[in-house]
Amino acid sequence: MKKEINLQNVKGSYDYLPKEQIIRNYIQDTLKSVFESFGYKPLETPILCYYDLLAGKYDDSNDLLKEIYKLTDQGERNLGLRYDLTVPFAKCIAMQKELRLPFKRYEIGKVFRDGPVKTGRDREFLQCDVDVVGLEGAPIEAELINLWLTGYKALNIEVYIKYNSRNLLRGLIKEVSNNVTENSLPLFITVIDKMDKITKDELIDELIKYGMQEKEAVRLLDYLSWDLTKLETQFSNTTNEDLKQGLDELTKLKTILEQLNLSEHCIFSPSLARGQDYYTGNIFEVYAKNNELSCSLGGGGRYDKMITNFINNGSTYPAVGISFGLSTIFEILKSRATKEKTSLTNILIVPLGTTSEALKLANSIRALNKNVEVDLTGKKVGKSFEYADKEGIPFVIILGENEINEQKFKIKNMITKEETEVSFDNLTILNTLI
RNA sequence: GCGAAAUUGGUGAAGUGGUUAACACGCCAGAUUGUGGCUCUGGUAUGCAUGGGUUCGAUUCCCAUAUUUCGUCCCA
Repeated sequence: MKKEINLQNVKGSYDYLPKEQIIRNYIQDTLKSVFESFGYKPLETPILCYYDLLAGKYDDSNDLLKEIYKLTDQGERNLGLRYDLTVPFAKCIAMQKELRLPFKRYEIGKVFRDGPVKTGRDREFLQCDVDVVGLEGAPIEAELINLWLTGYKALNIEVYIKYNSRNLLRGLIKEVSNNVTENSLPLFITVIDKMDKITKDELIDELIKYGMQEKEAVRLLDYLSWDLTKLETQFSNTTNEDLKQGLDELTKLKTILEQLNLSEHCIFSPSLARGQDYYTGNIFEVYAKNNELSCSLGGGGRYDKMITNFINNGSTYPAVGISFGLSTIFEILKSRATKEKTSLTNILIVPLGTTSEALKLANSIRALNKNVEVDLTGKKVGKSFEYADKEGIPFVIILGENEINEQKFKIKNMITKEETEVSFDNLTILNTLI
């Protein structure tokens, strides 16, 4: 009995065919080499985790819990698929008792969320995180911003970075209003995070909804339009601890960015909030220059308490990290590379009754670090050229009896149509051609 | 999750309550069996998301389900 199988991808998951996957691999390879040039080490953590580990950080009411994929194995263990790279990272740090801090790692891997699917939000997707544990202060933050800029530059994407401090936001909110509690602070920050999406009046309405008075809301919005110097002048002698710390950490970051000549790519943006409430200090977001899409390409920030609380062994684990939005990068690169055919294969060998010789020749040429494919279809030569043309393979070798007898063959350049004679005992000449 | 719209071949799509589902691209094959991108010829959906229902008859009407897109909520 044959079962009818419904040929379908799970909602929010996709097949990436070679044409797309070549671009995706290129992005990852490029970023990896940038990360490694900064001394960041690769780390891979399991996708499959104990459910309690994934859920441990949150109370039962948290919406995120609903998005964790739950599984059971044959031993009836309660498992789940990771929904981010940070939790497995924190777990890994906690398990390595001997680990020397600071620890710098990058990880590119799939994560899973059982949530609503929409553009830019899939059930299964790649995350690319770069984090440092064990370093406080602005220098490491500046280094990560530098790494961000270098990474995007390597991909030929022009970006700028917005930065702000969570402490500054907290401080300003407390400054304008006395009825704000530690519990209601995140609510206001969430509202501020919407600043670019909704109108000023709607913003004020929402702030009032959460308990702020109208004039307080107006004053807050005014502060959020100031630049750093003006804020510093205004609050130079403040006793508001959050405000003081926020201004301090921002000034230090700004100074070092200037020293590194990065300030032209970075802009202080007091309304930047970021949705997540685990951030504790400076926060950053990347945007594409001269690009109409307003969504950010990636985000990051300092989260000093997260790993500390997670591990909870008495030590403190200050941490700062950034992430690259691989799907947005992919969209940008895909829209550029429309016409160019990109084949990873350099040479196609077409055997005419010389299969084993062709396969051996392919190996010899591969030893020169070329990508070689042998056409084993047995079709007419014309078809093989058609194939090379459609795939964008730049060179073709026809290998028949004559070539074997004379111990030399012709290699044809598909673009210039030029044919070059190469003898079997002098294959290195190919290096000058390709 | 909630709301709306959509769903015809590999792709873009036209179309109709009733014998052969238009067109285009792609793909496959051929145009004197060792040379491609052009051109020409032929072949490419017993089938119109899936499951029910209405009907003499449905791809075309109705219901349910799935998926997709957009909006909204949420977003560590």
